[in-house]
Amino acid sequence: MRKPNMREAILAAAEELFSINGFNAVSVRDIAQAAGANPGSVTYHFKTKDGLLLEIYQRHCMPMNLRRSELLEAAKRVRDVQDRLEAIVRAYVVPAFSSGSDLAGGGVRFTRLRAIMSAEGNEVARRIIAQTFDDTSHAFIDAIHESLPHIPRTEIVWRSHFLLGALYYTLVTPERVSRLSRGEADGADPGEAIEQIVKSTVASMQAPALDKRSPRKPPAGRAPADAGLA
Amino acid sequence: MRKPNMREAILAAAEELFSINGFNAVSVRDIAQAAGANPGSVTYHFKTKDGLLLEIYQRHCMPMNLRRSELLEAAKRVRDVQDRLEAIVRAYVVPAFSSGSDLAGGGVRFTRLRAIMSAEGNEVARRIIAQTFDDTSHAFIDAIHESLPHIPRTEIVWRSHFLLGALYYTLVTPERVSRLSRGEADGADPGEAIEQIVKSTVASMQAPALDKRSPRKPPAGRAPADAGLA
DNA sequence: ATAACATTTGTACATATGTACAAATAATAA
DNA sequence: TTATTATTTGTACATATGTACAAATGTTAT
Repeated sequence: MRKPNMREAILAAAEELFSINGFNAVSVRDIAQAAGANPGSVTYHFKTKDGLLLEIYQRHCMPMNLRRSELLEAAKRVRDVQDRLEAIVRAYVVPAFSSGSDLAGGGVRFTRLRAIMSAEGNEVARRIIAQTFDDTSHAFIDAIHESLPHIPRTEIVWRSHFLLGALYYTLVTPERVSRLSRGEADGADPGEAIEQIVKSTVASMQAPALDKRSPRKPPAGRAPADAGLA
Repeated sequence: MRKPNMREAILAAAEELFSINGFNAVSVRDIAQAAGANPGSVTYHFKTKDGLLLEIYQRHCMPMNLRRSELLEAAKRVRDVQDRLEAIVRAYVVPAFSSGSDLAGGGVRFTRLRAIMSAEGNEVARRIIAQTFDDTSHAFIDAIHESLPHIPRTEIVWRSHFLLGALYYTLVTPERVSRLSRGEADGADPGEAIEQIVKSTVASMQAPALDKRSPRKPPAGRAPADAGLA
C-alpha cells in the first residue's frame, strides 16, 4: 500500500472506535479494517492491542494537560474572586472538549475515550491516568481551594470529582439531555455543554461546607460506613 | 446439582460480574463458574447473554423507581423550599445506593452496572433505561422545576444530568476520591458520597440561569452547533 | 412405581479473537 | 544498480466465545 502514514491511520481508527465502543468491544481486525490496513500491520506498529491504547494516551495526555496548565495560570491571575473561580473551572473543562493542536473533535473524542475506559476499568488506562492527570487535578483543586478557603479541601475534591463525572457522562450520553429536554437542549453541542457544566459547577463549589466533623480528624466513634444504608 | 435455586445464583453472579467488568468483558462461562453452574444452564434459563442482562434490569428497575416515587412524593410535601429541594434530590440519590428489598449493596451494584452499561453503549440497557427511567426522571425534573420556577426547565435537565453523571462516576471510580483527598475522604463510603452529592447538587440547581435566549424559543439565526469549538 | 416434566450436564460447533511469523513488497542508502 | 532496511501482506495457531442439543439426572404428580 502507498498510504502516506499507515501508523497514523491505525491510531486514528483505533481512537475513533475505542471512543465509541470501548476497548473490549473493538477487535484488532475492526481497527485494521477501518484504517484500511492489514491486521498484521497493527501488530507490527504497536505490538499489542494494549500498546495501541497506550500510544493513544501518550499522544493526548501531555498536550491536554499543557493546555490546562496554561489556562489555569491565566485564570489564577483573574482579580475578582467569582470571576476567577469561573475561569479556573473553565480552564479545566474547555480542554476536555477541544484539545487545540488536534483535528476537529479530537478533544471530545479523547475525553469520551477516557470516560469509557474508566467505566470499563481498563488497567492500561488506569495506570496512565493516575500518573498523568493527578498532578493537574491537584493543581486545579488547590487553585479552587485558594479561591474558597473556607471550604475544606476534601469537599473540593468531591466536587471536582462530580465535575469530571458530569463531563464524562455528558460526552457519553449526550442524547439523553436532548431527549429529557424534549429537544430544547442539544446535549451534543459542546458550547452549550461547557456553559452549563461551568455554571453549575461554580455554584456547587460555593455550596456551604458540610463540616460535620472537625476539618482534620473525624471523631473515632463513627458508625461503620454502610451500616444504615446498604 | 442440588442448588436450591440455580437461576438466582446465576443472576446474582452475572450482576456482580457485569457491575465490575462490564458486559463485554464477562463471558457466559465466567458467570457460570462464579455461580457454580454449567454454561448450558445459563442458556437454559435465559436463552442468551442479552436475555440475562435484560432479566437483571427487569429485576431492579421497578423496585428502584417505586422507592424513588415514594420518596419523591414525601419530599414534595416538605414546606420549606430549601429543605424541599434537598429532600427531592435526596429522594433521587438515596435509592441509587440502597435499593431496599435487596441484599446488602444491591443498590450500589445495580447503579454501577447501569453506569458501565451506559458507557459501553449497551443496546439492551439503552432501550430498557429509556423506557423505564425517563418517566421517573421527568417527575424529578418537574418537581425540582416547581421548587425553582425561575430556572428554565432545560437547565434543570442539564443539572439533573450532571447529578446522574456525578453519581455514576463516584460509583465507578470511588478510589479516585480517596486518592486525591489523600485519604481524608472515602470515595466508597455511600453515606459520605450521598451527603456530598446532595449538597453539591442542591447548590448547582440554585445557580442563576444562563438565559442567553428567551425561555422558550431560541432565535432562529443561531450559529451551528459546533462551529466555534469542535 | 411410573409417567411427565424440569433442570443440569457434557459436549460440540461455528465463529471471533490476539498475536506470531514468513514471504512479499516498498523505500532508502551505497 | 545492488544491498539493506522498513513496511505490508497473508496466513496460521491457539484459545475464547455464544449458543445449540442430546443425554443424564432430578423433581413432581398420578
